[in-house]
This record gives sequence, C-alpha cells and structure tokens, in this order.
Amino acid sequence: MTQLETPPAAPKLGRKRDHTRDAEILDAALDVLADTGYAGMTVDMVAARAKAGKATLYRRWASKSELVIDAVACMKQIDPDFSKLPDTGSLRGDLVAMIKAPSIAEGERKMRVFAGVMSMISDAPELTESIHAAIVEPRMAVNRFLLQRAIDRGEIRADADVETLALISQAMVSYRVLMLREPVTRDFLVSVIDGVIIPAVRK
Amino acid sequence: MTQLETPPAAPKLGRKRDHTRDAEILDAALDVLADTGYAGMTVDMVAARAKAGKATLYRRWASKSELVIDAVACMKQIDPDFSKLPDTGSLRGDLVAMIKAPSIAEGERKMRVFAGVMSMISDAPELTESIHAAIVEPRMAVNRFLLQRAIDRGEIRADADVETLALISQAMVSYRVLMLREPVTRDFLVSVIDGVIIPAVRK
Amino acid sequence: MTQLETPPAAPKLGRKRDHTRDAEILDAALDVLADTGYAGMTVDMVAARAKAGKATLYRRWASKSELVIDAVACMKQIDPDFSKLPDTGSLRGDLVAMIKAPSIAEGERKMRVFAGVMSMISDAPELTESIHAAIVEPRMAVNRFLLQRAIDRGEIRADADVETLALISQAMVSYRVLMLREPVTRDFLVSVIDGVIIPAVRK
Amino acid sequence: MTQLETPPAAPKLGRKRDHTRDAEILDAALDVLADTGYAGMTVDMVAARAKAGKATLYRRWASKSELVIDAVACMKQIDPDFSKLPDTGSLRGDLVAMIKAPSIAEGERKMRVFAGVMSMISDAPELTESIHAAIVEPRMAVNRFLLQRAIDRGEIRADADVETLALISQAMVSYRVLMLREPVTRDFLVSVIDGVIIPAVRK
DNA sequence: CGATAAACGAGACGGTACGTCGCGTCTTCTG
DNA sequence: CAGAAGACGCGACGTACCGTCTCGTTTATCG
Repeated sequence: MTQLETPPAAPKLGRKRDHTRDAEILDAALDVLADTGYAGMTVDMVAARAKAGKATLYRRWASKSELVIDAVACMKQIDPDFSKLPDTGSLRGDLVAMIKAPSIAEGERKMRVFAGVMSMISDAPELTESIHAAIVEPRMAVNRFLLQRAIDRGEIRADADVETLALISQAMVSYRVLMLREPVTRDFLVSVIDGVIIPAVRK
Repeated sequence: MTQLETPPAAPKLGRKRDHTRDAEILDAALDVLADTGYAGMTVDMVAARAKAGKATLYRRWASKSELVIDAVACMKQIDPDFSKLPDTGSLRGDLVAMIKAPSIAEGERKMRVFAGVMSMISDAPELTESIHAAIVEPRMAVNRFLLQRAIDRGEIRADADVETLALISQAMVSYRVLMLREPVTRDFLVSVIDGVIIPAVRK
Repeated sequence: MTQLETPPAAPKLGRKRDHTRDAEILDAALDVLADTGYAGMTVDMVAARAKAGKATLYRRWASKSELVIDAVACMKQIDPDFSKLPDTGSLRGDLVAMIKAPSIAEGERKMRVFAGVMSMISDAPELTESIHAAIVEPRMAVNRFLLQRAIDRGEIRADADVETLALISQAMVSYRVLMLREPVTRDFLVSVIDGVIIPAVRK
Repeated sequence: MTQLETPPAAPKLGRKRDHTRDAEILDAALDVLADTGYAGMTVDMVAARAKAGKATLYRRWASKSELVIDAVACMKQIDPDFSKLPDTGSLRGDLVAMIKAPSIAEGERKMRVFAGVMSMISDAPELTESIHAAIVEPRMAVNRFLLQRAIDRGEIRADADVETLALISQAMVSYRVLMLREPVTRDFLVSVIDGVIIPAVRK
C-alpha cells in the first residue's frame, strides 16, 4: 500500500480528509486505466471523472504511478487469511480450488488494468517493490503455504524448490496477459498445474 | 513491421531515402531503450545518438512508439539453426549449455530492451507480437526442440507438456526482469532448470 | 458592492493568473529582444530569463509575435510632462538639452528593441502602432512642443512645417539604427539639429 | 549585388548555368515576398513558384536573405548615370523631377516588398552593408550630386550639410513606409522638399 | 559523335525553434 | 483547514523551415 495509517499524534485540526473520496478516485483511475492504458491516462482525466481536484489526488498519492498501484492493489485482494484457504487434502485440489477465486480471471476490465499496470513498471523502477508486495507477494505466499502444507503431510517431495515453484503461476499468468494477450482461462491454469507444478513435485 | 510496401506509381524523383540510416537509427533506439527505458527515452536522444535529425526519424516512423515497435521487431534474431545447438546427451546438459550461449550474454541488452519496452505494450498491442517474435519465440523454439529430442531418445516422459514447459523459462525470465528487476544470473536459470523443468519431466 | 462590473458569466474559480508575471515576462522579452533581435530571440530564452515556463507565456500570448507586440506596446513611455522639459531660451539649446535627457541614455535599449523588432513589422502591421506609440510619438510630441514654443516667442519662422520637422530626428535615428547600424551618438544628433532643423527654421 | 564576376580560371566544362532562370527566380521571390512578407516566405515557396529546385537557388545565392536582397536590388535600379539626371536649373526643380522617377512610388507590390526587405535587416546584420549599397546609397548619391551641383552654381549655402541632407528623404520615406504604413505620395515627398530640405539650404 | 562534367528538378538530410500537452506543485476561493 | 479549479515551472512531443547533399536527368563543350 502506498499511503498509510493516520499519524499517531494527529491533532486533527481543520476539516477532516474525506476518505470516501479515496474509493471514488481509485475507481475513476481504474476506469481511465482500462479505457486508455497507463500512458494514455492523465491525472486530469482521473480528477475530472472523479469530479475531484488534482491537489486532492496528490494529497493522497505521491504520483500517478502510486495512484495506479493503489488502484490496482485495492481492486481485489487475495484473502491473506490462510485459515480461509481451501483444504481439499491434495495439493492439486488446493491449487485448482484457488482458480475459482475471482482474483485471477475476473473480467475484461481487470485484465486490461493488469496490462496497464505492468506497462508502468519500467517508468518507475523504484516502485517495483511496492507492486511486488501489493500484487505478487500475496499470491506467492498462498502458493508457498499450499506447497509447504503438502510437504508437511508428505504428499510431495521434501526437497521441492518451493520458492521457484511458488513463482511459476504468477509468471505464467503475467506472461499470458502481457505478451500473448490471451485470456487467463481455467484450462490454461490447469495446464500449468498439471503440466508443470504437479509433475515437478511428485515423489 | 511498420513501413514497407513499394508504392505502385512511384516516379521516384529526388534524393532517395537512405535506408542504411534505418538500421542505424533503430540500433540507436535500442541502445537508448536499454539505457533509459521507454519513458526515459527521448526522440532527441535517439536522433543524437544516430547523428540524425529528428525529421529524419519522423519521416520514417509516425511516432516514438512506432519507432520502438519497429526497433524491437528488427532486433537480431537468435539463430534458428538447430544443427548448431549443443548436444550434450542429456536434457539438463543441453539446457545448461544454452545458458552459456551468447544468447544470454548478448541477450543482456535484449532483456533490458524488453524491460524498457513493457511500459508501452498496453498502448500498442502490435508491439507484443514484435516482442514475442523477436525475443521470446526463438528461445521457445529452442526449448521445444531440446525437449522433443529428449522425448525422442526416451530420456524423459513422453507425455511431458512440451508447450507449457518451453514457455516456462521465458516467463520466469520476463517476470524476474520486469517485476523483480533482478539480473538474470546463471544461478537463477539453473534453479529453474533443476527446480522445475527437470523434476517435471523425469520419468 | 465592490464587484458590480464582474464579467457576465465568470465564476472565477481556481488559481488566479498572476499578472505580476506579465510585466516580468515582457521585460525579459525586451531584454532578449535588445540582445539578439527578433529572429535571434527564442521563446525559451524569454521563459528562462523570466524564470517562467513556456506554457505560462503561451497562456498569455498566442505566439512569439504577439508577445513581442505587447512587450513593445508596454515599454515605459517617455514622461509626457512638458513642464519638466528644459527651457534654455533657444530652440537649439532645448533640442541639444534633450539629447542629454535620460531618454537617450535609457533609450539605448529602446532603440535596440526597435531595431530588433523591425524584422517582424511586415508580418504584424499592428506592431507598427505599438512602436509608433511607445517609441516615436512621445519624442515627436516633445519636438512639436519645442518647435511651437520657438514659434510662439518669434524665434523661428512662423510657417515652419512643424509636423514634418518633428518627425525628422526620429526618422533619421530610425534609419541610422536600422540601415546603417551605427550607434546614435551625440555628434550625430547634433549634426541633425545643426545641419537640418535649425537651418530649416531660421528666419 | 551579391553574386558576380566569373572566376578568372573557369574551365567552363559541363552545362552552363542558365541565367534566364535568375530573373524568373527573383521575380518569384518578389511575388512571395509581397504576398507573405519576409518571415512568411520560405525558400521552398520560391523554388516551387519558379519551378526550380532549391539547390538551384542556393547555387546562386548563399542564403534566403541574399536572395531577397538581390531580388529587391534588381527590382528597379535608380539610374546611376548622372548625366541622365534632370537638370531643371534649380535644386527644388531637380528634386521634384526625381519624384516622377518610377523608383520611389511605383505601386502596391513595391511598397510591400520594401517593407518585407526592411523586416529582414535585423536578422542579418552582416547584410546591412549590402542593402545600403544596393538600395540606399544610389539614391543618396543622386541627392548628394544634386545638392553639390546647387552649391557649385551658388544657388544654396556653401556650408550646407550635404551628407545629412542627402539622407533625409530616404529616412523619411523609409519611416513612412515602415512605421506609418502610409503610401509614399507625391505630396508627402514635396512636403519634405519644401518643408525641410529647401528651407535648410537657402542662403 | 560519344564522353564528360556541370547544372537542373526533386526531395532527403542534420539541425533548431515553434507551439502543445502532461506531470507534479502552488495559489485562490468556497464550504 | 479540505476540496475544486486551475495557473505555475519544467520538459518531451511532433511540425516546419533553413541550408546541404544526393539522386537521376538534361545539356553543353571537348576529345
């Protein structure tokens, strides 16, 4: 996340910042992003669509890039609560169950937004860490957790390269969206699971 | 490719366009792209490095993006001559041998170009074709060939998902370059081979 | 009560245009104009000297020429207070005394601006009005006044062509500056007075 | 004049320069000059109107300014042959007779061209000498000659400032054309003669 | 008479300034 | 004070023009 928690000793003088605007602005940003892409998007467009002033945006986010990062990050979070993850008893079952989560293949706008946010990365090298933390790491953590659970119960090889394997599906999805511009279908994700991950970890 | 076709009724008067400049300009563009990324690249930089006037660039390409698209499309291709590929007798040996091939060393610039150019893919869907064709597909073809050879000699599972596996290293490299912004080291590539590909195809 | 004459539909929202910048920019323009002439002057030079952005200039003036026209029109005028003019008792004394007036010394820049700006007069007929009003007419008025005073006291011919004579020194100065590109020295001005004006009006 | 004498050791090989094009090009230049002014005039326009290549122009004149100078200089020369000057027996008669020469007030195009060429001066300080020699000096020489003849026959003061007086009508005409943008009428010229020159030289 | 060398129309070339537009900041006014 | 509106400094974009160079062609003189 880019903007953070209220300062501990805020004297809260004057008018309070209207945080209901945050969501409206972020949603306007996503609209513009989906319509025009990151490069075509201008801060004035977002402000105009949100009926907000530019200063209001910059009071909340330091730059266009951070606004977009936050917009994407807040789009839909993978639930970070491991206790709510599916537990089907098999690694393959778990992974396939994750596919149904709306976080991956949710719709046209989301995919265009994802492409849009990727296109921003090289503009703002200093922000890749934020993007990684906000978008990638949560999903990797889930994969890591599921793999480790499978190791713990003796289902898969103990020496599986968890770190690399956890990365694979993210890398494959990104690649498909960005380069091949094909939708991330269930079949595609299953083929990654069945063609790569499961074979690689079987004993 | 962006500009091409011979005009049908060209009386071809006046000084001819110097097409040797095309390659020099495109090469200068790739240099700048690798150095600064797409956003940091300016048309004046490219013109200066190519010792050309800006008008000369705009006579050939309608915009900065079209210049970049063409530059990527015209990047030197990996030699598709399969007969020159290493043949160590084992799939792992072949894959590791590929790492040392100049495609990696010389591919350094290519990868930086790749990273630099990502910031415009959402604006220019046709760019992805260029990138795919120039950077990704040649390497996938090599992987496909090596995997198939290993299947043919019975070294690995006959039902290995060659297409998906051939994609993996490219996807992982892309991801590392774009998202993680870490160099593509030999160790990283070996960990992909030993942690994913080889385990996934062993009988 | 204060704003009864507000523009009909001007809601005057947003930051007000800082009209103190107008004068600073115009003065910078005159400096550059005096230094380099109209052709040598670039909008970036003016912006840099005024520590302003180019867009700020173009928000106020539609083009380089309009900026220059305004700059000339807004040049400080010669003080039209005839009571402060020298009164030496003779026309020749008055005219020579005018030479020492700061209108010449301080008028150095003015003349260089004048020279600089000539290169655009054929494009901008309205510029000639500005030049005439700002540079020429004030001095002609002084000449006219001094000549008439000399007539009134019977010093010179009553039928002297005041209008034409008042124009002469300005025309000669213009010619010297523009065509001969020689500095407007005291000796030159004295030679106009003694070689033309005084002989022409003597009884 | 800008370009001139044949190189002494010209081997005169190859195709001869077609000097009939000179006049056509200069005339085209005058047309464009009258239409658009010096600043609005482009070398390509002149070349196109003359159905000539740009190189053909630059083979003859070193720059746009020199082309224009030549065009104006060749427009209509004051006859430099003093023996053909009018000799009416009086200075005033001579000067008035000169007015009828077509060189001064000849028409709308000529005046616009004159304004156009004046507007060029500050762009090319190094060319003022040429302009002076081509346009101004010939007319001054006539004035000088007429004044000196009047002195020699004892008609006017022997100590008249010939140099300054010779300049006056040029300066006044220039001023009227450039600054006042009024046509150079016969009445105007007569008023200069009768209001300034003649009074200034009478004994 | 054919070779040769220069001039020709056309237009691409390297440069430079123009006028536009976007980012991120600052200023004004309203609630 | 926060918020909407929009001007500000900055800097890159894409265009137009200058003066040069290179095409392929035409024309005059020389061998």
